[in-house]
Amino acid sequence: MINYTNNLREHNLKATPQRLAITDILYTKGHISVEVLYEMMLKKFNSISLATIYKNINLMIENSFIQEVKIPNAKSVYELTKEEHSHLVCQKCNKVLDIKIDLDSIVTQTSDAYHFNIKNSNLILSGLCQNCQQL
Amino acid sequence: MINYTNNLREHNLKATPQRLAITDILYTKGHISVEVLYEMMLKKFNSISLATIYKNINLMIENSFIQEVKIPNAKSVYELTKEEHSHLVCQKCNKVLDIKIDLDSIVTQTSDAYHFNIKNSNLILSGLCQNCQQL
DNA sequence: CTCTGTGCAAAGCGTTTGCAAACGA
DNA sequence: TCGTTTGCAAACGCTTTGCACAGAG
Repeated sequence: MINYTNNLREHNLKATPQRLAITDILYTKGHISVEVLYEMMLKKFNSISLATIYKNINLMIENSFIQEVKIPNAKSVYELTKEEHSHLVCQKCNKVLDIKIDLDSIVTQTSDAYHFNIKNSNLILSGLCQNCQQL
Repeated sequence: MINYTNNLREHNLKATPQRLAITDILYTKGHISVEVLYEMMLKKFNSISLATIYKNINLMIENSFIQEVKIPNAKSVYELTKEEHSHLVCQKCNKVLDIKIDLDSIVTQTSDAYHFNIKNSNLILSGLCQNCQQL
């Protein structure tokens, strides 16, 4: 397991074993729900509390270390903060992929048309992945 | 108040006074949270229960009469089902606007590139509306 | 050494459920 | 009339809080 101490400290988060493990899981899995994260953490810390998971998730969000991804008709997942990107979600197996889509012209046109100062764009495409289409 | 009996029945929903009022509020407001809907309903039905609100919202969603809109960093709102569209949200006053954006080429390209059968696209642009920029 | 983080138990809050009475068709 | 809906109260599940102890810096 890579040492993520510096990654945490860059976001003003003390490096505790629990946080290092959460970070490692996020790097490895990419996207994860609270429930699955808790199950995975239990394997490493047999008496970890859900309260610890929630406290850390909330603190990590506040410090912009991670972000919540709200998915239509599904539970939220969390991911490490990275450059802006969109998501491709399989409605059957719930796999989530990061995809790079250029929304600049859409953002510019919409800003102009509605006199909005657009700060964030959030695109989620949902459907069936290659594997789930065949079942 | 317009009579929405037929709109409800087209979605296999019996026209009760409570449902007609919910429908009217949705037509009028466009987008509404559970909380605000309850407050508005209380003005018309002084003993309406939150359980009734939830039961109706859930049934209306099941019957595709309305849809949930999950907004990043904010509460969900509900809207009447209409043709696919995107949303523009003000992060300050929480106003939600429907916008028409052509995502066809993005959907096609992404489908091809990732071998996904994309069924839904969900785009939310967030920022400051004209009014809130000036404050 | 000091301040923060952890685990536990309890509390909180939004949502759902069960039931009897009221109502729509 | 019959099946559905309503309102109420209780239950539920997820999330947060308070506290004493442990641990990071």
